Amino acid sequence: MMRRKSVTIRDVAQLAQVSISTVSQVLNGNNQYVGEAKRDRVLAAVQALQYRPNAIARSMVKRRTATVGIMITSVMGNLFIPIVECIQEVLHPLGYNIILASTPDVESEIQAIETLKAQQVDGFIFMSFRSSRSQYRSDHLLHLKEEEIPFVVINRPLEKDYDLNQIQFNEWETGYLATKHLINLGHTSIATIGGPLDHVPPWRSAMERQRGWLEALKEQDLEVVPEWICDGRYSYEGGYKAAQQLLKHWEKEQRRPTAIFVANEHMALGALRAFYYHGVRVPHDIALVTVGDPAYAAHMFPALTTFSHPLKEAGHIATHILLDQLHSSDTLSTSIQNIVLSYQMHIRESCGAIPEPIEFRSNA
Amino acid sequence: MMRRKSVTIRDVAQLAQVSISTVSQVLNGNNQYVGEAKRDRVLAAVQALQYRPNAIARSMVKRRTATVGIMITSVMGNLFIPIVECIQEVLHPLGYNIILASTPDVESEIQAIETLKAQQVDGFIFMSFRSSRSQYRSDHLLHLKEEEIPFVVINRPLEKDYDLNQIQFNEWETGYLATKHLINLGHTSIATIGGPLDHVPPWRSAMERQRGWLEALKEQDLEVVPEWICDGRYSYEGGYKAAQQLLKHWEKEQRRPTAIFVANEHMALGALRAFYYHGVRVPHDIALVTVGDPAYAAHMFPALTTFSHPLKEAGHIATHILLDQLHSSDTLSTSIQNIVLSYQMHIRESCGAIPEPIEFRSNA
DNA sequence: CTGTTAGCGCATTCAT
DNA sequence: ATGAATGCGCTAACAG
Repeated sequence: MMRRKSVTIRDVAQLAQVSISTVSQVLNGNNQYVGEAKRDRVLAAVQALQYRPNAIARSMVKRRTATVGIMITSVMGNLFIPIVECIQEVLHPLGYNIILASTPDVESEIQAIETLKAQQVDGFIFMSFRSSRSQYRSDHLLHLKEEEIPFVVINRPLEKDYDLNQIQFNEWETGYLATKHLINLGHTSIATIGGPLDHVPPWRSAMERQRGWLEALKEQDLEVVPEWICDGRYSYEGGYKAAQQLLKHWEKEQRRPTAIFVANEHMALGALRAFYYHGVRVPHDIALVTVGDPAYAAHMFPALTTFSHPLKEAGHIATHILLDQLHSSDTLSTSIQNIVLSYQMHIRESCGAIPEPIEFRSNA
Repeated sequence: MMRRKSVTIRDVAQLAQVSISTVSQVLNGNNQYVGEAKRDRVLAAVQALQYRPNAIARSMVKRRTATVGIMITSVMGNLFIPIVECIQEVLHPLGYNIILASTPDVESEIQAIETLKAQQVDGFIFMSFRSSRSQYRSDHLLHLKEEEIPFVVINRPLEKDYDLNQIQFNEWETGYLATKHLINLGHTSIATIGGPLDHVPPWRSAMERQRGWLEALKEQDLEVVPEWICDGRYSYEGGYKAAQQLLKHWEKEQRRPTAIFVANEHMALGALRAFYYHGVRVPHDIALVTVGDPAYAAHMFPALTTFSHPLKEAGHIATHILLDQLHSSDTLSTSIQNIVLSYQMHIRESCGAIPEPIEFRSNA
């Protein structure tokens, strides 16, 4: 693969009639010891030759690449996009680059880490989300820590409470606040469709969101009806089936829930479909709050009342934690951070707080 | 930033009691000239020291980095994710890495190109989608071509018909086939909500999709009612307003469309809301087909009949075109490819072809 | 078959 | 203030 012979620092030096070290000085801002005249000559030569220093060569001698590796899994769905954009937003002005690695399983993650270490990346941000049994191990992360390679982990279930820089979302709180919101709207019979509680390894968000729901109910001495706790497997189909079961149950009994907390947006879509085809209107017959706030949540009818992930915050904070480590002379001196971020509520139609359909201003 | 002193090829050589070049030979598969015994010693030493060759150093001498830069804009929405995953799928087994750059505007794109060129990336894939007036220039792409740096462009509107490797989607065809599908279902009065036709620079997909709609109608000598051509600005709000106008119009006149082609999914959501609140049922009162197939399209009610972007194909083809260039000794010898891919239809409820609500198998 | 050597492009002493 | 020399870790050409 012939590539244009790139212009090097030597070419610049020659054209400017100075030595290469002078050119280097000028380019790296160590202007202090370089005379006006020569500096101008250098700058002119750089301009004339369209010279761009070879980052590879620079990296080799400086022993840093100013790039960070970002590891993601497709399981993260579209959640990672805003995070990556935030990371880029912070890192780019500082001259850092981003290498993205999509790592569907732990093996490929380990692989990717090795590759990026060989590429001499300065640090990592992990947004790789593992759920399957065999892929739960995280010792390679511990290994990274031993090697004193800076990294931050976002929303990742870990085997134990490793002492790592990590950012989590407050799953308990979102369940609690969502339910609380329904209670404040006057509901006393509140069901839930949750994620898989029997998952191995334990699916933290599923458990915590449900626990939040439960505690909100108990706090108000509201009845907890076992049949109103459904497992929707975190999936669209699961949510549909769970809602069907709920409907079947309340056809037999007289009493029925007037509100429901659905632990993610996929299940919410499934539940909505089940309700719709059974003639159960949302929010009129049953109010609904869910977690996860894709763009379409606001565009459906009813528009979904949701809790959105604090993605931007996560991105910013992760990046800054990483930068702290990158800039400190030794990794160990910077203290380990374990940050928990709150979800943000978006009140829309499905919870019944906004009774009238939202019209656009131009039609109001 | 003190980093663990990495183990070098020299350490391996010393431990294995051979010269560094022997180690290099072994590691690069040029085993042919190395004796069994020494090779084993080398391998053992590599293992013992957990040696990983420094990719940076290797890149410097080989003058290739085995990484490609991928440029995206957030405007691409979530479309780019499957594409990137496909690219990774192809490239990773070949030892290539991916550097991702999110470039919101042309300036940052040019900037990113410079940076990645300095990083010595071997090639580029552009999925950066420009629409605003000032950001339409593409001479920096021509510049890349002059420099003989391999790159491929996916779904990008260009000023002129530059002779570049590019992959496009068949916008005309999707409009034509969508309308044809409605015609085949017996509809003769078909409206459309399109994207902005007055956009500067011209928004190709908006124009082409509408042209496809028009040609399908004309082909069957169906009436083209001016009031049934609405501009939905490609947005949710725009789709909502466009549908409202349509509704207003047919309240005055007797005749009304029985089907509608909506040029993207955002407008489709807006239109659905408008229809819903006016008591117009989809597909019973009006059949709807749209372009763009996010996961929720299949989960709504009615589930949307859509045309999905051939994202995986685009990713694979782009990557292979790039690889061809990367592997050929000179870029010029490989012929320029201009590929147009078809959208794929997904027949669901909104077009009325599936009259009954889709139930899940377990309930059938 | 194996070891020695010369760079890759740059930053950085260390002399001058 | 400036330039010559050294080396980052590795590959490849060449000499043995």
